[in-house]
Amino acid sequence: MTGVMALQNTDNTDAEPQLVPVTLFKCLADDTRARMMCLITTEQELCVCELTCALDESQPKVSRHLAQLRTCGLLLDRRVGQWVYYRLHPNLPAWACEIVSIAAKAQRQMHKMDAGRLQAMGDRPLRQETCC
Amino acid sequence: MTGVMALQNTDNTDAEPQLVPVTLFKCLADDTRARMMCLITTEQELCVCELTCALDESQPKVSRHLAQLRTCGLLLDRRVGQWVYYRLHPNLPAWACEIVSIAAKAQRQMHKMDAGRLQAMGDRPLRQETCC
DNA sequence: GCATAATATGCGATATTTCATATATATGGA
DNA sequence: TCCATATATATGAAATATCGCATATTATGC
Repeated sequence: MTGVMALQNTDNTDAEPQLVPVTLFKCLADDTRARMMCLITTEQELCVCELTCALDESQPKVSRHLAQLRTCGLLLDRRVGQWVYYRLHPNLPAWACEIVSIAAKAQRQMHKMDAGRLQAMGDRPLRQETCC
Repeated sequence: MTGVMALQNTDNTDAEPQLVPVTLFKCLADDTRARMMCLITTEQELCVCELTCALDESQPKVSRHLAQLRTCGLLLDRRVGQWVYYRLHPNLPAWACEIVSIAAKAQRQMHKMDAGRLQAMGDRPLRQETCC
C-alpha cells in the first residue's frame, strides 16, 4: 500500500471519501505540509513553483506533499497554462476549516521566513482573476 | 531513537519544550490517541483502566499512547493509589485547546461506542473530589 | 517538430511509527 | 512476608512515511 493511500480513509465506494479528523491531522503532522497549508491559507492560492521557492525545498518534494494534501481532500488544484495552482478545498467541513485556520495562525510567526522568500520571489506567475 | 522522543521537538534545554502545532497534530494523527483525547476532553479525567475498557483495546497499547500524549505535554497524570488519572494539561496553549476541543466535538458522534462502554463499565474507581 | 519550463511519478535507501510480547514496578490484602 | 492485581516500560519486528534522484508528462513558444 502506498504512502498516500494510507493517509486516507479506505472505503470501496466511488464517492469521495469524507474527511475524518485523524486524516486531517495526519496531513498536518508533517512540517513541509504544515508550512504549505499555512502559506496557502494566507495567500488563498499558490502554484508549485511559488511554494518551492517559499519553502526552499526541492520541487519533487513539494509536489509530492501537495499531491497528498489533494488526495486527502484538503486542497483543490487547477491548471492554468503550465502552472498548477493549489487552494483550500471549498468543500472542507467547517470543523476542518476552523482547525486549519487556527493552525495557520499559530504557525505564522514561526514560518515568517517562508512568507519572506515568497514576497522576495521574482517572476511570480500572474493570477488571472476569476471574476468576468 | 525511540518513537516517543521523535514526536517531540528536540532541544537541549532543561525547560519543558514548548508545544508546536506539528507535535500536536502528530499526537492527534492516530486513531487510538484521538479517541482517548476525545473521551478525556468529555470526562475531564480518566484512569488507564477506564480508557482500556472504553476503547476496548489492550492495556499496554493504551498505556503507551497515553505516555506519548503525556511526554508531548498534552496530558498530565496524577497517581491515586494504584490508579493513574490522566487529564488535559492545564498549561496547554490556547490554540491547542481550541483544536483539541474542535476535534473532540467532530469525533464525538463517531466514537459513541467508546462513551457507551465507559458508561457501562462496572467497578469504576471513585474519584476523590479535589475540593476540600 | 523541437526546445524549454513547470509539474508529477517510480524507485531504492533510510528514518519513523506502531504494535505485540515480555518484563518491571507498585499497591493492597492474606 | 508472599501473592494477586493493576499499571508502566523496554524491545524488536512489521508497517508506514520520507527523501533524493532520475525520469516522465504536460503545456508553451518558435
